[in-house]
Amino acid sequence: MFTMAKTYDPSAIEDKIYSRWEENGYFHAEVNPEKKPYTIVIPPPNITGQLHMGHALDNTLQDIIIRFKRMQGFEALWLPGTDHASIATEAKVVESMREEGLTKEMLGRDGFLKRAWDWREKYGSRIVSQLKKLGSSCDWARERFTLDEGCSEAVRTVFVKLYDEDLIYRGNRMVNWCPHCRTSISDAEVEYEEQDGHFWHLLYPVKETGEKLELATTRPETMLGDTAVAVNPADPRYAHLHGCHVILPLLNKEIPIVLDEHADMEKGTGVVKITPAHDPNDFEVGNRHGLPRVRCFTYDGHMTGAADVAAAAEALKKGAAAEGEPEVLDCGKYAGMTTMEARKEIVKDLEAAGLLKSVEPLKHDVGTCYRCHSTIEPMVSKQWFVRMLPLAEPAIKAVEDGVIRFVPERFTKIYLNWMRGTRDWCISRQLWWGHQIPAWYCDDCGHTVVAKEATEKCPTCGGKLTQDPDTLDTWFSSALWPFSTLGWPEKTPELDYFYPTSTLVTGYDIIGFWVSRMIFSGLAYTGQKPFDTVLIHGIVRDDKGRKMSKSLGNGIDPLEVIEKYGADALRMMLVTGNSPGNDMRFYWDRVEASRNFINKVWNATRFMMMNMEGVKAVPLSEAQLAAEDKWILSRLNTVTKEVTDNLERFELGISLQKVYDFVWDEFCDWYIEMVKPRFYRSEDQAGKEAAAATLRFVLLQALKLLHPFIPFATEEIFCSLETGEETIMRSAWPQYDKALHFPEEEQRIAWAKEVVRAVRTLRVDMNVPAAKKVHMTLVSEDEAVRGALAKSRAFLCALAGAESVSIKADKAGIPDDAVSAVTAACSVWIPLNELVDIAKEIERLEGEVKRLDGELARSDGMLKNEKFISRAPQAKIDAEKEKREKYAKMREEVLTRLSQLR
RNA sequence: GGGAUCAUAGCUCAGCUGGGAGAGCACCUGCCUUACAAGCAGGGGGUCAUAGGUUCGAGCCCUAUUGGUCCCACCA
Repeated sequence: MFTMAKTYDPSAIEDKIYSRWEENGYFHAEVNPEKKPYTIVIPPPNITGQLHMGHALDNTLQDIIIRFKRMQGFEALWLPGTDHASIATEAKVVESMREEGLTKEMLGRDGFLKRAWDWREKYGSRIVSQLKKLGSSCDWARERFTLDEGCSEAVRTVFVKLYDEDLIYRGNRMVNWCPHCRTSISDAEVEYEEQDGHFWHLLYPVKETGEKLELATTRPETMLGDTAVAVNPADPRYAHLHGCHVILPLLNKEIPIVLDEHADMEKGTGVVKITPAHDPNDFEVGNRHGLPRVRCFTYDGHMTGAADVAAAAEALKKGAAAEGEPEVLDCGKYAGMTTMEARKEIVKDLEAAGLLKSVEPLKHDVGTCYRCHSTIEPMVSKQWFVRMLPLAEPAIKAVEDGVIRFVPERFTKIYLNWMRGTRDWCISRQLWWGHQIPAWYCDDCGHTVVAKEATEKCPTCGGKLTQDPDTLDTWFSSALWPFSTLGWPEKTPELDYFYPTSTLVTGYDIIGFWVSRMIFSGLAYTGQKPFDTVLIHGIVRDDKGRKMSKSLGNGIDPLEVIEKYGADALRMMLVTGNSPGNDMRFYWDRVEASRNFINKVWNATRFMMMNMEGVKAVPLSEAQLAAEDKWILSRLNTVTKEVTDNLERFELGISLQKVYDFVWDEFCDWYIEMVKPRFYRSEDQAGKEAAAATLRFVLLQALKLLHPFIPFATEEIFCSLETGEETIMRSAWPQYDKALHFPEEEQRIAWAKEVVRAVRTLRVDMNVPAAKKVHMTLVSEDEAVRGALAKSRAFLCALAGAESVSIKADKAGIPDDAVSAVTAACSVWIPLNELVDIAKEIERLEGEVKRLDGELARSDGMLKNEKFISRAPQAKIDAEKEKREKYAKMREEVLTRLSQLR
């Protein structure tokens, strides 16, 4: 007995289907020389993360592509995993410890790491289970983690290799320091935000002449670290001061006036204070002039004091390389203040000394930490760097030469700009959660050993070696992800077969962080590109176009959407109307529309199942196909080709749109309606068999075309159709088939459709009740047209609401007062007296007159009101007059029509 | 300062190599027609930002302008 619910209910089905897929190993890919590989590596979500709309979009796109390729017969691997996310995770763990009153220092490194791993055990799988909810067909048997043994091995291998090739170095250089996270971060991790600030104009007395040099700064607290002021050598205003000195206020310290191009004559007074330890430009100036570096900030955002001076001296004694190490200042009365407190005090003291000329408000961009948004403090600090120039070159060339392709193409330029402008990459982080840097320093002689495994003693002096406490930037390991996950540096069969990967899918926001680093890493370490194509997508915004964010509280939880409408509806919403690289907005309306479509497919299936009962199943090839059967098959054939082409070009939105239109418009609204008379009002068994066979074939093919987009519903339906195959996701992708190309039938049905549309419009125009049957006559001189229409008679009647259709070569015998419509193929005639139930129409029109009389009365009431005329805005008055005219005219027309009918 | 991108129906957006202006939602009218009211049928609504140019032909290509968004760099 046939049973199918009236509406599709995803909640009851999705989890069950997913489990079955997973248990049957349908997601699994193996090295298989019989097939061509197709590989996608997942952008590993952070273990701290919860599934958000960005993930949902990113992973839906990947899943669509990998399911498509799998059905096309590729050995399709979607390799999943997670990222240890050094800063983010460490912050979370520290936070959870604080609730227990614990700090990192109290637990020590090992204790802390144990807690971090515990945390990962507890939460790391959360995001994975959420990805499963979405339907992601990842090969979970191959799931990886950036901190697992294999990835760590890859990291150490790369580090040592780069060090040996002098592409990694350690040195005292200017870095971006986050005082909150207490670590250095890379240039890419700095986000600039416009903030309100001030320009303080300070006066520095010149020692030799006694005059006061005016200069401006946005950060007066850095003045304690000034070791020079600079003027432009070509600046005539200061020519007389060449070789002179200024007395640094508050410290009464003599510092030189240096000549440097960095001082811009056009800006301000043309005089710049130079703080080599706390400003990137000044750092460069300091290098050019051999200026001392004086550090006056601590690493946690306070002013340095005696204790810091002592600590620095202690560190130096230990033998660590001192080259470029800044000298530490005892800031005296300012020591221990936060930099902000010190700013206030210093400004106050300068003012008291008469050395503050003026203060002006200023909007300027301030660098902030991309994780915690604290203001970045540029600091000279000893860190590890990757030398980018030699690595960037091949990475630029690979994209320029089209070896790696961006979709859409415009991101090529974004990438190249980033790559060409990139500076050396600061990779060391003052964190514990991550890959500890494989470098050891001799406690006695300071010798550095870089190696994959620890050694006991200093090879130079035999002293004790201590490993660098720092860890590597999270992105250092992510950069290796496309090959570390396949076993590199081992020469595994997987690496050989699945690498280079095929397509990388990610958002434009991490091109610099991640994509570019994978490209240069892949080229440098494996000698091959990491992937062929980079498919870039935008971000999902809220319905007002704002970014979804925690602080705004405007985020939509994908899991909530899945719960309410199903994963398929969410996925579909995320691809419809979206084109690569563009942002999109989230609308519940669109989720609902998607859900409705899925339900439509469900009900088309119900229709078929109901009508196939008792009808002999015959193969399509043996069925006696009617013109409409061939038409829909031919249309399906074309759509199959188009949809496939669009998918190949990553035009997922267009692709889905085409199947959507085909299924809803052509298959459901036309074909199913055309076929109903055969099932309901005919005893023609062969005709029913042909209709059933066509329905089944078209539906199955359409399900396959839809499967990458809405995997759950299509699987559920597919499995209920008893195809002999156990899953749609491993079935073969539909192919264009020349034998199913029927241009003649496409033309014939196009004629018939046009006739139906013309009659329907006519009926509505003439107010014919839907239930009223008419007699219609079709006139065409063309015998072929008449023949075609005659064959379509049954469904023409059904769809046009006709009792009979006569088909003639000329209009002889058609009453003069018949109404007609003209289509491309023929003219359509319907006797006027049949169109209208006159009594009913008169009744309706009388009602219409009454309504219009009411409107006119209302309008007149306003227009005859003197106060309205004199006080209301003219536009309002005009609008009302216009309305009145319109109603009056409509009333005239209705009255005319009424008199005609009477 | 450099670059990218957008401007198409009331709203949100598609429109793929230049050739008949589209979808969803909203709106109006009529229908509970034996798959589906999460539906069916019909309908209104657009100077494709502006001004030039190329072309037989421009929403699409070129130039300029206006307005919006974003990225990068710099800002003592």
